[in-house]
Amino acid sequence: MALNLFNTVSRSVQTFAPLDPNGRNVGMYCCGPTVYDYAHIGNWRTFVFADLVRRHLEFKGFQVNHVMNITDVEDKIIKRVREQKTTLRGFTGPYETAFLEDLRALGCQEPHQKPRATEYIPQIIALIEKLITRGVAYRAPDGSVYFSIDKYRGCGCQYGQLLKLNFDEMRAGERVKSDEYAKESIADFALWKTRVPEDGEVFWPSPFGEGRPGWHIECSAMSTALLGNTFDLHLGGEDLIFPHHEDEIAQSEGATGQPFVKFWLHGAHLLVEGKKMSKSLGNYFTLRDLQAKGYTGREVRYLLLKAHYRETFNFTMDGLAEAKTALARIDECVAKLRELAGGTAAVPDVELVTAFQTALDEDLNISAAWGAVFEWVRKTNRALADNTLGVAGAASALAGWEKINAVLGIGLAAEAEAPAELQALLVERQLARKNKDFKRSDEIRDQLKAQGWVIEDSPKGQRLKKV
RNA sequence: GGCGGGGUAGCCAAGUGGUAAGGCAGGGCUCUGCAAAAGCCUCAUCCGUCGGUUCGAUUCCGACCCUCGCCUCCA
Repeated sequence: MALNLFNTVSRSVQTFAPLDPNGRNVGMYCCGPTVYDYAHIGNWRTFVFADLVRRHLEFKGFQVNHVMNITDVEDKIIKRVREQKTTLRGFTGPYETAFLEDLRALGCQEPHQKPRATEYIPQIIALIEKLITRGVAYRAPDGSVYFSIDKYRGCGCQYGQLLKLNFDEMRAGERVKSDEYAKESIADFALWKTRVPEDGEVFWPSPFGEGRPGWHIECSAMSTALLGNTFDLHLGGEDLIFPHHEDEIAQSEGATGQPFVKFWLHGAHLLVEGKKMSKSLGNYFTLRDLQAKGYTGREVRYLLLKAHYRETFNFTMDGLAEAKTALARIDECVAKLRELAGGTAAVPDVELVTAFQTALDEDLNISAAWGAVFEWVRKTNRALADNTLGVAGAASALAGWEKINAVLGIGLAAEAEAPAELQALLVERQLARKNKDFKRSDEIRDQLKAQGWVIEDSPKGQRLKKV
């Protein structure tokens, strides 16, 4: 079945086909974190989205080479390095580690390659030299190197592939910093920023003097170095469309003369409690904040994966609580299947897998995919209750679930094992009930509840469940 | 001002030129000593408003209202 994806370049849904003539290898680049702080829930939506794209490509049999850059040199980072009187690596290292921990907690597969901007300075310099040679970049009086939109357009290249740009109609000046005086034109952007005293020890020598890379150049340098001049997929948050991705295209195509990226995928932003996230509103959450409130990475992942990636999604604490309940419904069903199937191997039941795949093939229609999952849960529960499934049926259903879970990546909730003393209380309650000592039995029930455990009575016996 | 999204049940959210998936909440039931947990069933005569096209529109077209985002910090 064909995979259709919305390509920002064409503004339409197109059938995805990789550049690889064998139709197997896929190069995928996702703009990664700038490691100056913990990533927030909005950042995570984009990374979870990228993970879904990758997993679904793999599910469809593609061999994906997933590259995610780590931007570890940039204005904010330099400012904090100076303020905290530390070194660049000393500052970025811990945030990078935290980022990777969070990524794992959210069930994201680690990208195959995670290049750091600071480790690609030679490639960045080479790219800038190429742009100067080709006449689309220039050194300004202050020593910095800028990309010239006019020259680029002059050689027949198109600036504004991802969005309609009309520089005359833009509200120039509103957000343009007045200190960017050295550029020839307002739209030009920095490739190399000349060293200034505030940069401290953060600088590299180059043919254009000491300095550091501009904001967009590192992505062009790293993506083409690892995936080639032209590659299949480039993803990121929608805010990166302009100027970041537009500039990446200009730099890359300006240097290589070849098309840069075949498919551009952009994830929409998140609202938190109905508002744009901001620290002053108190709706600015990191994964760690949510974990401190008792939620797990998989619950957050589920919520981030609930809605279609191109729609603005309102992330709320109520929604997170709902996510927990909904996920428990799946877990309950899967746990019952496991119990019935034992270790029996089976061919995956195709019904769920087909419905799921059909949904995701249509520009990652995850809502329809979840619809298929929950219909399957209901159907399975019915069969489980009727005793019509059997061991082979359960094994087959389970195999189907595992297949699609490789794409959803929500795994299974960690089964909490109750401490021995609570287990002992459970046995005591069992005895009390047998003797019709309901007072004692209810006492024990309350006692366990106070400790966060709920007793699940069923015809098969009793079981402790963590609240 | 330019460009681009979106308005579907109490909340969240798919979708289609032929009469509305799914989740949460609510209601009913099963189970139970009573509960809880779990499961099953149920829950939109209707898809922002007004027109138009059509045998038929929530879905296509037009106008309008509301809302959100981007326009060089930003996932």
